[in-house]
Amino acid sequence: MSKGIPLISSLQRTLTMLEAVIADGGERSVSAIAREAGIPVATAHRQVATLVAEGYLASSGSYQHIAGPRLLSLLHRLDEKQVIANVAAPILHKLASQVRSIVQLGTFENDMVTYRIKTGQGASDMFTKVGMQLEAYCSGIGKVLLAHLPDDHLRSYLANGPFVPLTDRTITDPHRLAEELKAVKDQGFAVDDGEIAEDLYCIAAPIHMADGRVIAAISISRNVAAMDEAREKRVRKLLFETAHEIEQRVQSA
Amino acid sequence: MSKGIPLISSLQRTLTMLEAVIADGGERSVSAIAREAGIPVATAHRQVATLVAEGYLASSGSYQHIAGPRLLSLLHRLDEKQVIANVAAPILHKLASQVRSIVQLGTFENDMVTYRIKTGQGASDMFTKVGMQLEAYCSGIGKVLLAHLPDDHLRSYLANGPFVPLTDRTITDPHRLAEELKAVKDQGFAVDDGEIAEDLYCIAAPIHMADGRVIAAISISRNVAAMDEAREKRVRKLLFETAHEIEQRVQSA
DNA sequence: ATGCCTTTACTCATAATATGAGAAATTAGG
DNA sequence: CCTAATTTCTCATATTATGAGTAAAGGCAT
Repeated sequence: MSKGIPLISSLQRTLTMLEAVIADGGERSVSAIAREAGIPVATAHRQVATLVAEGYLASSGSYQHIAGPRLLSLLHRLDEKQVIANVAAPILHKLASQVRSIVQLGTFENDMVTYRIKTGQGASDMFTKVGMQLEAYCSGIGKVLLAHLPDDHLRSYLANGPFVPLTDRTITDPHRLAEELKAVKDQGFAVDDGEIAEDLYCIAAPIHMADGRVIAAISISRNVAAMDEAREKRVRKLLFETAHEIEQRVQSA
Repeated sequence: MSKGIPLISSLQRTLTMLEAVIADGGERSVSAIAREAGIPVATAHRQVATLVAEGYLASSGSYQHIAGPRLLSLLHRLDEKQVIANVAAPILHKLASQVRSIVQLGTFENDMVTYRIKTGQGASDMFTKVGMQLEAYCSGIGKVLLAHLPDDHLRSYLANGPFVPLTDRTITDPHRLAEELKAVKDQGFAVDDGEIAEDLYCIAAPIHMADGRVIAAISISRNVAAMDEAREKRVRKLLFETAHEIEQRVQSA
């Protein structure tokens, strides 16, 4: 990122107008929009006409314009988890550069973890990829998500194994796993000390929704060797702060 | 619509790109987007840069782009119910002038009815106001919305009372209310004959979503005195036609 | 660490394309 | 029916986006 790409001013104006129409969920005449956005009427008209033609706006009769079908379908495609990921992305980016580590965000689907964000230096070195689904029992994010599962769901998860060892530290005994998850829930974070890969140390924390559900978690990964106690404490603090920041921004959305 | 306004081609391309990024909730590199949308890379880059600068897109690390905060807040403001209200507004306006009555639209939140539209002559005389939340069991709109609630939700609603009488016609017995709601669901509309206010007669009909849910209802209100059988029949017909019109326009969204 | 390949950033000449002022046509509302 | 407001149209202008090509940066594999 050196100097910056020249931006497209017409597009900026278009977006301003779009927002003006949507603002307070209300309806607006084109001329009113033009006035608000400080744009000549004629121009505003072409912009709106284009947006209408593309289905992003719709005329609701009598000089009024509202959000169009295309915009709505966009809304439906962005499900809750995606929203979290989107909100979290820039924040995690920042965190990654602060801690000079790999930062990830994952969600829980079909008893597996879906990695939705991976950022930070060396992000390509790790075997996980965005969009990848991985077993939950052996990663920090996975353990956090499991720990916050509804009781009956967790029970059936634990009963259904098997828990294949990926390293000799992987927890494969359902009972020990249950204890571990209980601890994770109590202390509010999870540690994966070489359970998924020999030299990988990782701390994970939950993202709490406003209603208490935990459907996403974030983590910071490091080499086992590069992690001492002081560093871990610092990293954990940052992780929590980041989680809170994400929670607040998700809730204010 | 005479000949048509000249559309802005660059904007059309931008929107195509926007959709390409959002498509399948996935992340895409700019060059990939450019390829998909058939746009030169350089141009695509400026477009994306602009969208990122405006917060409509965000980079999620390592050549990936996803929906940005601005887009999310935009979409969030467009919740489903608001959209229905927006679509319905002009249609209800028309209806109100046809029947010379008060026409309202309400949605269901927290076991209460939120009035989102009120239009027609004498609209300011009635005690309901836009944005107001009112008990559901005693109004036409409320009964329609209750009638279409999922079974378990309705059960808990009925169990949780109390149902305070506002007039001597208000239904306060959970069993009678349950029967009434069943009838409402069967016949496809609800009548409030002085249950919320002595002299107020009101007919309400549901707005069906494409997937069968009913999260909004509309109503026509009159003085009890001004309502005879012939008039009611005519009003009911108009109400249904209006509901259908709204449904179609919402679903085309 | 090294090199290869993809992706992104920059430069610049070109003209395509959006622009905006104002007049004409349309529609709403009293 | 008339007035006031909004929308549509025309057209000359140059602003503004464009895109090819090149340079830089970043990922990825060996």
